[in-house]
Amino acid sequence: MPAVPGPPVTPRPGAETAEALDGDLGWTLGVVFRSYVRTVNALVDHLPGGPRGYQVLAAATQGLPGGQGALAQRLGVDKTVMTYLLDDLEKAGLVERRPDPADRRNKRVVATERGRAVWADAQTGLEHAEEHVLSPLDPADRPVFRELLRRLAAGTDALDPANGPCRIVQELTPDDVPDGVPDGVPDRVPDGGPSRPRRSPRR
Amino acid sequence: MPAVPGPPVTPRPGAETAEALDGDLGWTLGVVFRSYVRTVNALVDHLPGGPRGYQVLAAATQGLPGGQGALAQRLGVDKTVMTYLLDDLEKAGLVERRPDPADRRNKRVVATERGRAVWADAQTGLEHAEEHVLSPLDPADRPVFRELLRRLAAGTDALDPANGPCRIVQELTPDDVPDGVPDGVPDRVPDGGPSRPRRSPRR
DNA sequence: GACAGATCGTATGTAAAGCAGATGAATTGT
DNA sequence: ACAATTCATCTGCTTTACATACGATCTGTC
Repeated sequence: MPAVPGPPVTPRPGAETAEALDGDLGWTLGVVFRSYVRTVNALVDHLPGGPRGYQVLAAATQGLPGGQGALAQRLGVDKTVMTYLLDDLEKAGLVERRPDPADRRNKRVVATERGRAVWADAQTGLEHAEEHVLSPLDPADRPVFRELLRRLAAGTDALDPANGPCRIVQELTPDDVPDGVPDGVPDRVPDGGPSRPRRSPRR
Repeated sequence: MPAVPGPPVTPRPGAETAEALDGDLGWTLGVVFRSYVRTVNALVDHLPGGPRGYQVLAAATQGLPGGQGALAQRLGVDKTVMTYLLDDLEKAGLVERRPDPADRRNKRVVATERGRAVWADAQTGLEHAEEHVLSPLDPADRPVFRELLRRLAAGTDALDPANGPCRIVQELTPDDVPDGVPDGVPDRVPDGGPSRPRRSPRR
């Protein structure tokens, strides 16, 4: 599981111990990201599936086309995961599985009235969460940061997935190491978000 | 891992994906962070334990005081995890467990000669990785981004752990939530040091 | 000195989460 | 009508981590 990249060995910045880890970028990036993730998790923890439940709910509310398989692919979760994710959401009365009249193999995922309301509340909370994360920054700097981050994300998106890590790995990896490097780059990062207990004993 | 915060779904059916992601802080943050994580993972994937193995190796190289229990707490991993983490590192000949003469319960973790060499290589790679992540940015903007991120991380650290999420959750969480809802806040690592993404135990 | 209690590292059992493959229902093509 | 494909689901297995219990060791008190 992709864990956190680089917590510094020295939790206290004041210590003179060599900050031998990743200078600052990895650590600070991790701190900010985890802070945001924690906040988001807390905000959507009340709905089944946690953050991913929220994503599914959002998709259902907006009435995206396609069945739950397409939804799973879009969200980057396994189709089997989507199954019990929807089980829980349906059990909670937030979404419904409706067979697609056009193709009865497909099951369209639609949000219930209550599901839409719950989503709207969560959505509001998440908007506040963004500002909450940026709050330590001077108000004038926040748009600057947002813009830089946006540019970074855009550039990264184009740079990374194809050959970025592979090349840098080939370039830098020592070859006196045990086994080879499985340079599998997942099109989507498997996410370790909270999810529901598996498999209800049916039948 | 930490769940993906920002939904990849387009907020409006009319809008296209690119636009949707623009203003989404959580999404862009996630993209950049995951990009970095992927790169780091690829760089340290060859050594046992992956990123955490690297962290342990770094700690061992620097000769931190304390036994492996203290090390585990500092790194935010469970002590039982640290056991087989060290097993693998020791099996690979990168570290050694030496009983502390002062307290023979303790086992000090020291890096072997080869462990130090491997760590140095990985360290070099990680430094390059940072620049690699920042590469989409104009060279002049990179220090700016670093500084903003640093300030953000510092402020977040002070803002978050105590009452940040709690307050915002209490403030924003709707109480018309589905079922009996323990809107618990994911607990932090008691240490106060940089925390790792802890999974809140799902009822 | 000897005992009780605490602490360190380890071993074991278990639970969660995900993935690959098989299954059943339904569609499409020939 | 038949085969091949697709969709959602179910089953089995693997990985990972936590909680607990255990032996070995240190520290305090008498």
